[in-house]
Parts: sequence; C-alpha cells; structure tokens
Amino acid sequence: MNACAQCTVRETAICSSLSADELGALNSLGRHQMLRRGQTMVWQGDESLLVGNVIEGVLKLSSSTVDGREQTLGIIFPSDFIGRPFGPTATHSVVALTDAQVCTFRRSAFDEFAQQHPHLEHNLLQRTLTELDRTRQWMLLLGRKSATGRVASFLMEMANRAAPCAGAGNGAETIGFDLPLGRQDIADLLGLTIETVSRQLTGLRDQGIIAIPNRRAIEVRDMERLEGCAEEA
Amino acid sequence: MNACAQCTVRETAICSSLSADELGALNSLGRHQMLRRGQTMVWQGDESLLVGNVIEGVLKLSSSTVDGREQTLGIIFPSDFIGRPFGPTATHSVVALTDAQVCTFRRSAFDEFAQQHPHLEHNLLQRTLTELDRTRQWMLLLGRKSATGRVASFLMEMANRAAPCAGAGNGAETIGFDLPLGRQDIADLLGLTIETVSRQLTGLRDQGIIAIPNRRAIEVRDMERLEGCAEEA
DNA sequence: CGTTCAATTGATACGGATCAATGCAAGTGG
DNA sequence: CCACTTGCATTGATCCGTATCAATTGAACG
Repeated sequence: MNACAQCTVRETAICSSLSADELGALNSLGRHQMLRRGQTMVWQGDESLLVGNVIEGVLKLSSSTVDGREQTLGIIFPSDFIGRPFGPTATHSVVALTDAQVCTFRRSAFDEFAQQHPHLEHNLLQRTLTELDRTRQWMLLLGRKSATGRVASFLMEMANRAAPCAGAGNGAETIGFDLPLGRQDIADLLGLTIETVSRQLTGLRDQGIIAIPNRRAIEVRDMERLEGCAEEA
Repeated sequence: MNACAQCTVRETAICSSLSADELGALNSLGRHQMLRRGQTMVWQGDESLLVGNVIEGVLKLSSSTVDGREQTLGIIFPSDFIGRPFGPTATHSVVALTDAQVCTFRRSAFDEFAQQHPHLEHNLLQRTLTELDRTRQWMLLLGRKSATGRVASFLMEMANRAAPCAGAGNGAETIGFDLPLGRQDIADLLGLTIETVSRQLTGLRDQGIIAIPNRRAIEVRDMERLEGCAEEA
C-alpha cells in the first residue's frame, strides 16, 4: 500500500515531479510524523539529518542571535519543502506553529534518491529559486519599510498564502483568514516588538482597512488602501 | 578555440561540474561582456533574458521600493552565478559596483542546456541553497541587529569574501582589504543611511578596532572585538 | 469566580533618520 | 601651477518612530 496515493499534497509538493513507480520508491524511504504546536523539528546548528514535506499545518523557520533575540526567516505551508539537503548542518530551526503533519526522509537517503532523479532535483531547484526570491523580498521589507508597511505587507502575504476561510458571505470583497501565528510570532517575523505589531493592527482597524473579529482572525475590508500602506516608507 | 580554457573561474563557477566536451557546448552558447562601474546589467521587473557567471569584478543585486528607496539584496563576487533561470521575469536588478567581466547566456538557451545536464543543475541547486542560507543570515541582521552590529558584520563578511590585499607587512594579525562599495552602497546593503554608516565606522576607528587608511580601504586591527560588536543587539 | 496567558494600551527613552553644514580629494580649465 | 568645480565622506543638531517598561484589559478554562 502506498501512503502517497491519498496524500493531500501529492500534486503540489516536490512529489509531483515523480512517476507512480518513483513515488513508490521515495515513499519507502519516508515516514509520517505528527508535530504538536510549539514542537521543534530541527534545531539550528544541529547536524542536518532530516528533510521533508509539509502535509498539513504551518511551521516557521527561525534563527536566534547569540543574545537570544529571535528572527523568523520564513513561514512554511503545506506542500512546502523543509530542511537543508546536500549539506552537513541545519542552518536554521524549524518549529511548528500549529499542530502539523510532515513526511520526513533521512537526509542521506533523500540526497541519494534526488541525485538519481533529475526531475526531482529540477523541481527542488525551482522551489529554492522561488524561495530565494521571496526571502529577498522580505529583506527589502526588513531593511526599508516602516512598521505599518511591514504589518500591511504581512497581511497581504497571508491573505495570498493562507487558505482563505469563508468571509461574511455577502457581496463585499472582504477577504478573511485565520492567522496561524500569535502576535509574538508576527513580531519575530517582521523584526518588530509585540507591542508595535499590536498598535499597527489596531491602527489599521481604526482606519477601517481591516477588521479583527477575534485575536486569531483578520478580515481585509479595503485591499487597495492596505496595498497603499504596504508600500509606505 | 575554447575561451573557457583560460578562464580564471573555470574551476569555481558552475562550469566546474562539466566535462571538457560539455563545456565546449556551453561555451558556444555564451558570450563575454564587459560592464562599466555603475552599469546596470539586469533591470528589476524586466523580462528575464540573461543569466551568467561573474568572471571579474564585483556586482550588487538590488531592489527598490515604489517610493524609490533602495535595498541591496546581495553582493556578487567572481565565480558567482547571476540571474533568474527557469522564470519569466527578473525579480531584482544587477548593477556593477566595479568594472566587471561576465560570461552571459540567453536564458532560454541556458535553461534548455541545464535540463540536459543534471550535474550542472545539481551544482546550481547547491549554490542556490547556499545563497538562500546566506540571504537568511542577512535577514537576521536586518531584523535584529543594531547599526554597530550591522557594520561590524558587514566588515567581517567582506574580510572573508573580498580578496585580501597585503597588510602592513609586519607580524601584526591585521587584515586589510579594499571596499568595492561606496558608503551609499554599504548603507543600502545594511538598511541604514550613509550618515549612520559613516558614524559607525569612525566609532570603530576611534575604539582602535579598525583603521581607515583611505575611504576605500579598511584594516581590521582587532578581529575579536569586531566579532563582539557584530553580535550586538 | 478566580486563574492564567495573550493582547492591548499608556508613558517614556533612545537609536537612527533627517536636515544642514563642512571637509577632503580628484579632476578641469585657465 | 593654482583657482574652481564636483562628488563623496564626515560631522553636528534636531526630530521622529519604535523599543522599552509598566499597567490594564480580555478571553479561555478549571
């Protein structure tokens, strides 16, 4: 029996570049793993032993300075690839933001398999290039944008990447979604403090650009003005 | 005749993953190009038409916000790869910081060639993964470090990556190098202003950690204390 | 109803941006 | 060879945005 057959990310993860036979071979190398919210899957600086795909849930990639301040380097959604293949050490930590399900491989086994399957490597290269572009976009944000700009950009990214949950239902072009991160996580991602994030959110709310039904949910009420904020100096 | 035979980066650029025959084939697709200091090779947002290798000189990768503020996303040294293969648009600009010599390929031709040579793609994947790690390290810097920490980190990175030029010569463990960037470029890279960069440099000088023989050169006099500064909040 | 934990709100301090002036070296033309 | 220009870099004074410190509110849960 092949666990991949009913996998929800079968067509969107790197696996999509494999034939049924190849998939079977890869499947025999991997195993499923559940992660609880808050659980760390990979530790920064550890030997790189695992790589894998996210099947369900949201994780973060993060790194800490010597004095303990944390910076989140990226958010990882279902069908994204995790880990550092072809290298001895994990350069960053991976932590589950929600309960999550991942499909993991021993790095050495994955590396070997990948080298024998150029299509897989090509897919991985494409993903890595895209991720590099995305990361550089965040660099621009961290280097040059104001707190408002950062929060607005973040909300737009989430509106695009997080699975939208049904809005108010009427004809309005409202976009609603749940935040998989708490305020502290957002602050770590944007290079701000929790207080500043909070103030910016209430600021956007008071301007009527967004609504905050509850602490985990966001509704974008005026996407155009939000875009305007996202470009702020 | 094969221009690659006497190429100075033959063994360190992506070309190192190719046999002599393959190299000949790739060579027939490429052409050499000279760039003057300040010249832009790729424009952010343009159709991605070119990729290539840096043979000589230093370039920067940069992106601008809508209101014109610029952020440098990376520095590109000889044997580094330039451009965005496998994608229709260039997401960032590439500008020469010094006079430079690059070896360019039409993207479509390169893409096709790469897909037929898994070794080359593997090498490119490795490079991209390394570059992604490096970029994320800069994210940590931009998000969480003070001005002093940023400048110190920058100097350390340059001390490692730029070709060292002979120090004072005596037994001191002084490390000297030339900056390929002006103050404005440094500011753009670190997400600071030119004034702040200047103040931090003179600060480090006044503490005796570095010396500034002239505006383009730096001598690190106390690497340990510089490391200390680099970790500053 | 009290406990707990996260988020919000308020008051203040500080770091870096901004605005403005000066300094310094490399051309340029008389 | 020397005045003049030009383009960076440095230095100074002030302002503003975000961090920091501290208190309050609000929701989830026993």
